[in-house]
Amino acid sequence: MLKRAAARTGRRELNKEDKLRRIRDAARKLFVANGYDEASTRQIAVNAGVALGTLFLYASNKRDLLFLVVNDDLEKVADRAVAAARPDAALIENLIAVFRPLYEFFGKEPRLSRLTLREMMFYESGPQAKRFLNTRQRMIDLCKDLVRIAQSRNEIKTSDRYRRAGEVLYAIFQIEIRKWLTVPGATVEDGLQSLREGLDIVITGLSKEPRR
Amino acid sequence: MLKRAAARTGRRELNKEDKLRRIRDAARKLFVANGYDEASTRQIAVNAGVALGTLFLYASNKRDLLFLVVNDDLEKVADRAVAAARPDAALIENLIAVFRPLYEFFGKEPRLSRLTLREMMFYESGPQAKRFLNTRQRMIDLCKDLVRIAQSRNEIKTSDRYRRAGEVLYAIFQIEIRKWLTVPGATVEDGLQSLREGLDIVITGLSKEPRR
DNA sequence: CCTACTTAATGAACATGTTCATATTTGCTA
DNA sequence: TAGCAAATATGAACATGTTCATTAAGTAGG
Repeated sequence: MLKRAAARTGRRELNKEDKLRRIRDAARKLFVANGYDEASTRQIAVNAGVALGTLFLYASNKRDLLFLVVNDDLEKVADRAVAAARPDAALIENLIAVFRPLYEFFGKEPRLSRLTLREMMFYESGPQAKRFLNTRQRMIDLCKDLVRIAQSRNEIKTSDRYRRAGEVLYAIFQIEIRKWLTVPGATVEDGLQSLREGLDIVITGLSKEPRR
Repeated sequence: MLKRAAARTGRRELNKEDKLRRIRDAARKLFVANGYDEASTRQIAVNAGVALGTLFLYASNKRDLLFLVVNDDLEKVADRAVAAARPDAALIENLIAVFRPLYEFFGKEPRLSRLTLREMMFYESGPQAKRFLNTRQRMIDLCKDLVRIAQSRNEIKTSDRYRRAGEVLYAIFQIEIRKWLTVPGATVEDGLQSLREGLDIVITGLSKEPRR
């Protein structure tokens, strides 16, 4: 009985929530301070005040521990990205406005960001993977929506390919932000300028005559 | 004296070449048979007939060992890609012909390919990294050349942006092949079809009116 | 409060990547 | 050929991610 209530207020559940919070905080602190490889799971466990084995009850492995930390931030950043879209703005301006929060976020900890971007490349298993993939899909869908909005404003060609167009635009972003993070001193504005050029090519197209 | 000659024919150099070959063969065999994580450096050392520590005289770390194996293949594949370009073919057909060898190569060992693609994302240090980056740059340059050829044939707009256009086309390939490798049963033709759609959007463009 | 049962936590043990002091081999000179 | 110096090879030792048999804590019924 009272299983529902116990699931939220029982001592067991409270302890679990508290431990998860402590683990996440300790992991974030050490990942940011020392980088991913240099932050050992033992250090994280000590800082969180739990035993080593306990970490792996809350994250299936170290990579999952990284996404336990990053997912929270990433979801907030995606919220800001969605909020940055303006129905009346030009497609290219909307795209830049939407991607800007992501550049700002990943620019804060370039070393950790590089690792995160690498690990998320083929990240499919583990409890945190689902959350991450959801967030990414939200961003791709946002791109598709921006294309559709521009279509409905008659700014760009109407076709049933807005889905793929959104994916293509997001692909440019993925490659551009990786390129940006490998150049040491590059600012957010540098990155966005380069992104703009890439997106612009997709919007303008290469061929001389539009096909439709 | 005779340093030059010794560098190719001396017993020392011959032994080194032989060991490198044995290490590379053993690593390839075990990576393909067991996958990257499951192939231990100890196994590789035993199969190559060298001591564990010797491995790390020939590769600075396990990742470098992977690229020691992959770089050879990748350079051959890049050769085939360059050879596949036809000056008289349409841009899109040239791109597909050029990327086809890469799809065939990565499709052979999907599990290992996924790992390779992940590791190469931010791969900058280590002796093998330079070789790999050269090969990638060759592919990007090839894309730029294809764009320039199409420009000179008056197929597409002339502008000084062919450099960036080549990068954008290659970006589509990078994302598409990753997507392809995450779908279990997808054939090479499936992948190339999806790639064609993506590239086609870049060539056609989204906007209604060409800017120039 | 006690007892039986379920769930969570622990850390020693294991496997693996990497390093480094030591030993071995090779090339050269006398 | 003997001896020396430089290059190369070795594997025990270390650090770290992960597992799992054992211990502790929490929950519910009597």
